[in-house]
Amino acid sequence: MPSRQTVLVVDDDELLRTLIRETLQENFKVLEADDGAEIESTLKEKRVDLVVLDVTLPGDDGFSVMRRLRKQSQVPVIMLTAKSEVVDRVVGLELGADDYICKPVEMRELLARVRTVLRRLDNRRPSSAAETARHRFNGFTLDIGKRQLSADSGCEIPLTSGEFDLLRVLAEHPNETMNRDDLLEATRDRDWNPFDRSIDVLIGRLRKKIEDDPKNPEIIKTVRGTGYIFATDVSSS
Amino acid sequence: MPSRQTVLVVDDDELLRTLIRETLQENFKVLEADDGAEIESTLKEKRVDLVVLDVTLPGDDGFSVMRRLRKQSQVPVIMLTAKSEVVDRVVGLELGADDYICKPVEMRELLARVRTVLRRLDNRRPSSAAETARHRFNGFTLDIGKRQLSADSGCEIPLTSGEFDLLRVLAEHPNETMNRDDLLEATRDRDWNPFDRSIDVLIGRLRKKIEDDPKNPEIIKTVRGTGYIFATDVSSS
DNA sequence: TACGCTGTTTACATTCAGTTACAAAATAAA
DNA sequence: TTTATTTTGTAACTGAATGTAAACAGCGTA
Repeated sequence: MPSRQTVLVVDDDELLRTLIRETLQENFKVLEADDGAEIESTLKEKRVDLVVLDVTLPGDDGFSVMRRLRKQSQVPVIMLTAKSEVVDRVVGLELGADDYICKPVEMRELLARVRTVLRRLDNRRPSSAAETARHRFNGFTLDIGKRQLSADSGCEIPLTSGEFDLLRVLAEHPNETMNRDDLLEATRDRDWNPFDRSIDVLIGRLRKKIEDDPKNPEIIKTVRGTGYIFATDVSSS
Repeated sequence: MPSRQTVLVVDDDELLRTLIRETLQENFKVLEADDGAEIESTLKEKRVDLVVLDVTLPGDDGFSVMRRLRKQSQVPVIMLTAKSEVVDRVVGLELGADDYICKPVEMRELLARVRTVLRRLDNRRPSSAAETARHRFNGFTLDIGKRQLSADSGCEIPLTSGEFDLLRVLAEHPNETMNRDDLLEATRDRDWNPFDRSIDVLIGRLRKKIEDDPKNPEIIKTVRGTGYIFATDVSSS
């Protein structure tokens, strides 16, 4: 069986959140957030297949949360709305919501809709040669699909194509010494010879971008006589 | 002359409906319905080439009618909407409407649009392929059937034929590195050789149209030595 | 301390992608 | 048809990413 799909529930009402979690967790992995701010960080850290978003959030309302969300991700969203007003529905759909449910929420209905939306999306993706993994380490997230590295602060660290490929191999083999041969093989698909220094130079360039003090690297350490090691824990999703 | 095409007018406002009928019946066969419920039965009984749908229906609104309609049929729809809001337009188009007109309706305009939509569809029919997919990403919607790209703001971004084909291939393979060979194969149906720069130029042209900062692309990224990658999430329908 | 070994850094060369301008081809208009 | 307009391909140039070579630094050992 493939690992379960993950649903992120965003609601400030803890009672409702709990209710939803209990409904969904039989079939899905459930994550929770109690405001909009938490969403973005969660999306960066974990693989999320669906978001259930209450638009009646305190502070900035659900619609603006929705809008920000859509800028960074196309993750499907089901909105919970208090009013059954057409307006809300229209705005919601305009912003890219996939479905909406009016309060009071019938748990059975919620479950049904979650399933429907996810099923609809499954059908659309038969061609999954796509990479979706994400690796987190030392305050960074490396997104394989988007080929981008971002700091937890949210800002993106531009990587060249070669830097990305190298960092990817390292992050996929944490705490494991990699020799130059392996690294070159994995990134450039060619063999290494003792005069080839390109890996070393690339390592240097990477360190400049991700190490606090590139001269005393904490993340990419040298294994003298052998190669390099990604000396940090990585959580992949 | 072939038998005339049939237009179904759905509106609860009898006066407006009559006006529309009189405008259209010179050129088309006109059927009428005064609420959403009647639509489905009519569609089952008669051949309908086009539906003119007023979204300001009583009871359940035009959008939900639209949605139900799309579940059972791909018949083209022109929506009549009270507000000229972008919101409505976007939702309408998202739900699969082919065009929309704001009230008050100019009969001459209505006739023109009916003709346009029907002509557009006629042209498409002989080419058989009923492509109706739509891909959403980063605030854009790429409509495969209409071969057009629009921003969420509602405005359309004109694409040349080659640009569209390329963007389509990319959007159909998000988060997957595509080499020039594949891209050229898919867009121009010919093989690539190392001196062929046409894909690169085309990529540049596309970036200018869809990237915020074409020099630091976020959507179409370069994979040096290999090709390009559509580095963003796509939701397809 | 001097020497050898290995990794780091810098500078520079090379390769590859981005850009532009223009030619060729295709399409639309007259 | 001819003519205009748009789209596409090509070649030349620019700049960025990468490879290469050489100087340099750290470390262990004789």
